[in-house]
Order: sequence, then C-alpha cells, then structure tokens
Amino acid sequence: MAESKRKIQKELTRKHILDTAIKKFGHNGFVKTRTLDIATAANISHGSLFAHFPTMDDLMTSAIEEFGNRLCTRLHDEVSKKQSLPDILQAHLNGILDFEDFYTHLIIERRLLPESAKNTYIVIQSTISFHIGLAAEKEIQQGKIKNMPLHMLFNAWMGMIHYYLSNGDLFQQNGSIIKAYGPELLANYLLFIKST
Amino acid sequence: MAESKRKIQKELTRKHILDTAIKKFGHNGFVKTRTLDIATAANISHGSLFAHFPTMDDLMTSAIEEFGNRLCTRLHDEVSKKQSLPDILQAHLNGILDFEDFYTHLIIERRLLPESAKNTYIVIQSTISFHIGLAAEKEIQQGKIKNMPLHMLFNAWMGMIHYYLSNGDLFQQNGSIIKAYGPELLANYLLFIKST
DNA sequence: ATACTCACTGAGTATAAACTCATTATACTG
DNA sequence: CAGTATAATGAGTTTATACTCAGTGAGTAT
Repeated sequence: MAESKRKIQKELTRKHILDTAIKKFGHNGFVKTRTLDIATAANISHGSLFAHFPTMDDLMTSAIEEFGNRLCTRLHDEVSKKQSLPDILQAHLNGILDFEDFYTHLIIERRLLPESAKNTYIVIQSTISFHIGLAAEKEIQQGKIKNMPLHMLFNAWMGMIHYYLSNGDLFQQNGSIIKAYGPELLANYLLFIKST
Repeated sequence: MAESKRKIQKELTRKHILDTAIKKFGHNGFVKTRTLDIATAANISHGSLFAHFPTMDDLMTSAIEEFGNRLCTRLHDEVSKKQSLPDILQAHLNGILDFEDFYTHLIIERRLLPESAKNTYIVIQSTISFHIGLAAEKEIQQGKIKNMPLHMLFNAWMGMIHYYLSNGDLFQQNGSIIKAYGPELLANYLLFIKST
C-alpha cells in the first residue's frame, strides 16, 4: 500500500503546518513567532508540531527552503520570456510582490536564523543575480547602460530594494512597499545606470 | 556636597556598564547579548546592572542613544569642513568606520528592538540626510550630478552601504566592510549619479 | 563615635517558551 | 475481528534568562 490513508494524512498535516508557519513568519517575523502560535494557527496541538518538525530550527529551515523554491520558481516564470533589463527588473519586483512579507522578514532577520537560512538566501540572490547579470551584460555591450562591474550593478539594485523593504516601517505606509515605491525605484535606478 | 564619592562612583559605574554594553552589542548583536554577559564583561555583579538600568530595554535604549550621540558628533566633526558631495560621502564612510560593528547590528536588528531604537535611528538618518542633501542640491544646480529627487539620491547611497554592511557575512571577509569595500562603493556611486 | 544611607552582591524567583511523553483514537494487518 | 502501529493530544518538564531582594560593608552625617 504505497499511499495509505495515514501517510496521506501525515503529509497533509506537514504541508499545512509549513503553510501556516510561512504565513506566521511573514506576519510576525521569525524571532517573534512561537511554536505555539503556529500550532494554534494551524489548528493542531502543540505537541503535534514536534512530531513533524523536531525543533523550531527545523521548521524555520523547512519554511525558508519552501519559500525559496516558491520564489525562485515564481521569478523564473516571470522572467523567462523577458529580455531587456527593465523588463527583468520589473519581473523581479513582481516576483517579490507575492511574497513581500516573508521576504522582508527574511532579509531583516536572516543573520539571527539557523545557518540553513544563509544557504537559501544565497540561492535566491544567485537566481536573481543570474538573470540580471545576463541582461545587463548585453545592454552594456550595446552601450545602453554604463560600463560597470556587474556585481555593482546588481548590488546597487538589491541595495535599494532591500533598503526600502527593511525600512518600510518608517515610510508611514501600511500596504505593500513594492507596490507603493516599486515604480519610482525602478525609474530612478534606470536613470542611474543609463549611459550618457 | 555636590559630588560625593558615592555619586561619582555610581556615575562611573553607569558609564562603565554603558561602554561595556555598547561593546557587547557591537560584538554579538542585541538579541544575542544577555544581561549576564554585560555584567560579567563589566566586572560587576548581575544584580548591580539592574540598579543602574531597571530593564534590558532601558539599557538598550541608553546604549543606542549614547551611540547615536557619538556617531552624530563624529559625523558632524568629520563633515563640517567639507563641501563637495564626494567629500561628504567619504566623511560619512569615515564616520561609520569607527562604529561599524554597532552600526551594523543596529541596522540589522533595529526592528526587533524597543521603540526608542527607531527614534535614534531616525535622528541618525536625518543627520546624514541633511549633510548629503545640502551638498547634493548644490551640485545638481551646478549640473555636476543628475537632476533627481534628493531622497532618491540619499536612499540609493544608504541602500548600497546598508546592503554591504548587512550582508558582510557573505563576503568571505573578516575585517571592516567599509574599509574593504568603501572605496569601490563610493567610486561607483559617483559614477551612477554624475551627469552626462 | 555612632547611627544611618547607599552602591553593590549573588543566590534565589518568576516567567516564557521549546520540547517530552503517557494516553487516546483511528487506521491498518493477518 | 483481535491485535498492532501510528497520528495526534495536551498536561507536564526543562531550560534559559530577565529580574528581585535580603545582606554586606564602605561612605556620610550628626
């Protein structure tokens, strides 16, 4: 019996805990979310959570990895048909938009999280870097944008976005930061990098 | 008797705790530093710490305020004789350099800290913003740099610096991030903003 | 000189939150 | 259908750490 009722149920519960954890981490951050919060939100007993994830670190790791997969898939889909750098950057913003809360807490709290968070974070950064680098290189050759080390181009873009996300609380702003400031960010970044 | 031996001693101990706390927060961050760590490092009893700072939040608040004063004074000194934007930006980097550890932990963990941290953070940002804004405005009028909203100019610069500081652990780099990457950051930022 | 005050001590307390485990209910096995 | 395995439960345990407080001895006032 490959898929017994029990196995299916267990897997279902696991997924449900993971989903709930991702939501909770997105709302309250990693440091301020407790195991009991997640269990309660998922409508399971506190103890049950530990049957699926032996430690909070495990749960965080799994949640972050799951998030990384979703975001990278999303980015890949979004980016795949685009070519120009502005399109790619816009695609990047669109990709983040769907996961903005979680992403924001991840970049803020990353250094307080288990080592695994670092790896996932690097994977995400690399994915973005790859797409942007490809487009940027082409446009540099075409003379559309300034000739500049690719990592600076990338870091400047990421820096601006992360700065806005991690200081979002200072912007007297409730909804999505990307929605509110994305267009301005993109426009001005393009102004920075365009040649002449 | 304005300054009794006791009052002097008490004030001395308070200062010493504050200094030690600032060092500890700089080394290990706010979240991971415990009251006992600070007391031990300061060579006082655990209980004594609470005679000076009734709660950990109070101690953090005081430490962050003290740090804010020091940094702003330092920035002011450093900046006062400079006029050109590149000079001001360099002065900004020099100013951070002296407090890099603490500053890095502050920007990373700010949103997990007591509300007071927010205020001090805003004061620091405003101080920097003021100096940069003044110089930038002038250079825009002189046509030296691109005509662009001042806040974008400021946020792009801050974004790059904060990005490097808060991701410093990924750069296979032990010493000061500002020392290692400051020059490159400055040069490329200037390239971004210069007109033509 | 004596009584009082206060900075400091450190063992003890309180609390929060991760984690355990005996028990229960349900699904599977032969 | 009887016996066994396992997902789920939730009250209880453990641990970490902020905070307390009765005690000590040096400083101060009269």
